[in-house]
Amino acid sequence: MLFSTKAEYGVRLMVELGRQPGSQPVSLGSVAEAENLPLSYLEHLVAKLRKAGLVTSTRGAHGGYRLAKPAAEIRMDAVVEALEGQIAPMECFHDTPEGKVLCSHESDGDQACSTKLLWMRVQGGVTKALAGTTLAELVEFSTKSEPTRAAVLGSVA
Amino acid sequence: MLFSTKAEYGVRLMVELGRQPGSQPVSLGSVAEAENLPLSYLEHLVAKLRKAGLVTSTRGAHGGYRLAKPAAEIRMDAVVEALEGQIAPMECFHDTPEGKVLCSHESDGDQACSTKLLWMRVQGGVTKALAGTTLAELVEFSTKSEPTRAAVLGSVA
DNA sequence: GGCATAACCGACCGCTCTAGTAGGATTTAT
DNA sequence: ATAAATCCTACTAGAGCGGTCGGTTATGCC
Repeated sequence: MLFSTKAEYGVRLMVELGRQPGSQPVSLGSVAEAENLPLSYLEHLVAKLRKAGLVTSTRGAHGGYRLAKPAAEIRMDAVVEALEGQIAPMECFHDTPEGKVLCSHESDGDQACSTKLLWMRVQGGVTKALAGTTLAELVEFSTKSEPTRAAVLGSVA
Repeated sequence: MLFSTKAEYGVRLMVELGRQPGSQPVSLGSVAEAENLPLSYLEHLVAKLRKAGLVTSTRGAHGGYRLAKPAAEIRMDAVVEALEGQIAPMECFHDTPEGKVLCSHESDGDQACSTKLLWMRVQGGVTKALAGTTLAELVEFSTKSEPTRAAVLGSVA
């Protein structure tokens, strides 16, 4: 499995928030019930989303969570990365602050790492798919009962 | 991490086999030494590659492993899948024998799974990257000391 | 035949991460 | 005051990862 249920649950949570029309907060309890997920586990996940600035919270009675931005401005790479941590295909991959990709095997001897080409392509494919999908798309997709094949292939082709 | 070191080690092993010019088998011991990897762990990995029909073995003295096919005909999706198991972005994804993708959440109620669109795109990106890369490319890439940026983006763009 | 070499096989083991559970503290509308 | 909700920390069972180890079988070479 590429991702764990943390991403699955967290994305469902985000979609649920995106579905709400008004600007009043939604309690985690109602999300948990709607999606049939354990409330106490969702608490951990929503904490990550909040720290990443993707949702805002209001405490106390009638409190809950809201999207921090319009759903159309939330890219799914940010959501998944908040939940799962940095998305790299392999342990030896590290993003440097300057935006370059480092492979830790390259330091021992200066010859190119034989696997780097492959993992670069994989990472490219994944980030392209995630960054090219917005929360708004998922919200709209989930409300239709019969998704079209064109929609699925949309931002990949 | 999307993949574990099983894929990393296994791919390195395959590249090492692909580098050999003749058709005489290479012992695992020499591969382990060349790549600085634990021999006994490589045994487990090469067993998976053999069961997947990607390498052939000859036992006894002067025995070892060879690629079962020319490197240009070995696609990396087969290699990674042999090592890591079926490549699905999420637990609830299952490939049916007919080639369709099932999401186990879709059975409870007939409404579309809110996350399916996203994971479909991710899986598409990954399989495209893996299936679009051959072992021969990695072999050639690893022998050059200075890989070009064009080569990296080659089959993804 | 005997020996070295190497593939093969299964059991085991410490570690980290996952998927939760539990219990409490704090904030706020009514 | 009370109920509803977020927030926070600690804990746990289980699974998978990254090996290690010991032993068995097959084969070339002298």
